[in-house]
Amino acid sequence: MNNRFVEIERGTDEIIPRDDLQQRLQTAADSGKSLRIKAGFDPTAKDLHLGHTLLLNKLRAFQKAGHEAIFLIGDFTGMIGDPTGKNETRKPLTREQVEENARTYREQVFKILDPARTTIEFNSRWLDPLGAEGVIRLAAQYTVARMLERDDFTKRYRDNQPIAVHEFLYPLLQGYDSVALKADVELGGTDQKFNLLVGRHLQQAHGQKPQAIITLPILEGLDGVQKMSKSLGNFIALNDPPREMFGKLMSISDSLMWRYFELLSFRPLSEIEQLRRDVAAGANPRDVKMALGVEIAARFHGAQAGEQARADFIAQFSQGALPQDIAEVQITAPTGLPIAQALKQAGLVASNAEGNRMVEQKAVRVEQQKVEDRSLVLAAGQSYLLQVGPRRFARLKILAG
RNA sequence: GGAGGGAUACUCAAGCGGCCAACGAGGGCAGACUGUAAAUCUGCUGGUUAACUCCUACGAAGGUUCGAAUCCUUCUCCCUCCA
Repeated sequence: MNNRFVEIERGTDEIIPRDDLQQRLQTAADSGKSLRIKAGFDPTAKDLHLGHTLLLNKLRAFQKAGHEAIFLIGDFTGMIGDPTGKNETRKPLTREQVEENARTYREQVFKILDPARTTIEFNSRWLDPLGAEGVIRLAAQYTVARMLERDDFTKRYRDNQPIAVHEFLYPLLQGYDSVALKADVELGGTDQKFNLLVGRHLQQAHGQKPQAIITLPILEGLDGVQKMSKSLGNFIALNDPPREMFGKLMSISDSLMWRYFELLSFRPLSEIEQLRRDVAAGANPRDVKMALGVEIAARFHGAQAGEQARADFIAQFSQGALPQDIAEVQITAPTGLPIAQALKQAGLVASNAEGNRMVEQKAVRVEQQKVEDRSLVLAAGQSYLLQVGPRRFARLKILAG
């Protein structure tokens, strides 16, 4: 039991109230009844990424202890747009977008969760029937002053940023989810703390025992500064191919690497400490980073793919080999193509102007030879290996007719 | 409802009749150096054209002018104060 709590506590930011959770786990173990662990996800993007896995891994830890995970897709609240952590109102999603995204979530969560102990829920199931009357009743259970206590509301109010009234509804509806699900525990990022607490309040107001809440750190994206998110483009998706996962991990900074070890790795903490000592003693951080890359790539694609990703990476970037998966593009151009247009046709640059810029910056290679002259014309009837910068490759076949 | 302030490229932010495809910073991309790290230095960061050129862009629509991001009118949105 104690061990189990240690496992649940690892990597968490806060557990509120801690005693209560321990108590519940104990009671559950004694009685053989499982707890209902809720974590909500906004279907704002198509793909789940490593940032989501902190929550998923924690759900998994509860499952291992015999509890029931509720993977809640906020299809209703997604249409409101959660303002948490944003400095501006988020655009609401259409129902079609929400459904599309929810579908891909469903496909991806079981890379981590145990299907036998998972319930997937959509909050439109109880929020749709709630109706205006129900919403008003709900809104009566919370005050404006307390609502304004939420960090981002406080801040935006102070900075004269707009706060739309409907944004107040978000925490209420999310809290109501806990009521509808009779959640025992809710997990969320640290930026969700306020919303999670509202859930406790509302459960109490509805005569339920308030859920325990667990907040988990927010994973920084590849830039090491901002929260990992699809819209910022600083993410590693669960769907990314192993080579891409590995490459992205190799591009993070050394300091971020330790953060990732801490939050993403399943290695024992003692082992991570040892790696730190090794690096402090002169080991190349790059090699440690590779170990992380292998671990993560292997987690989602299998051990072999993880090792292969490392081998490919070394071949390509340490030994200058070409990548294996160069895209091939065919185009018909009887008179041949100026280099900039060729790059554009091959999908390596967004416009001819950018292609020319790349040539000027000596970033372009044809058949591995650096292009010095933007007036270069690629003749028809041949196939060319094109490269822009260190990682953009394509093979372009120019047909004469 | 009244009074005032504001809206500029991915973001912040200058510009206030021509020298503006628009200073500067951040971000991004590329080059050098490296370990696809950090730091540093350099360049680029609307589109079209082989090029000259042309086109689109300063919240929206009109107008004044040889000429507007800059002036005028109307509209939309945001903020502040008063009610």
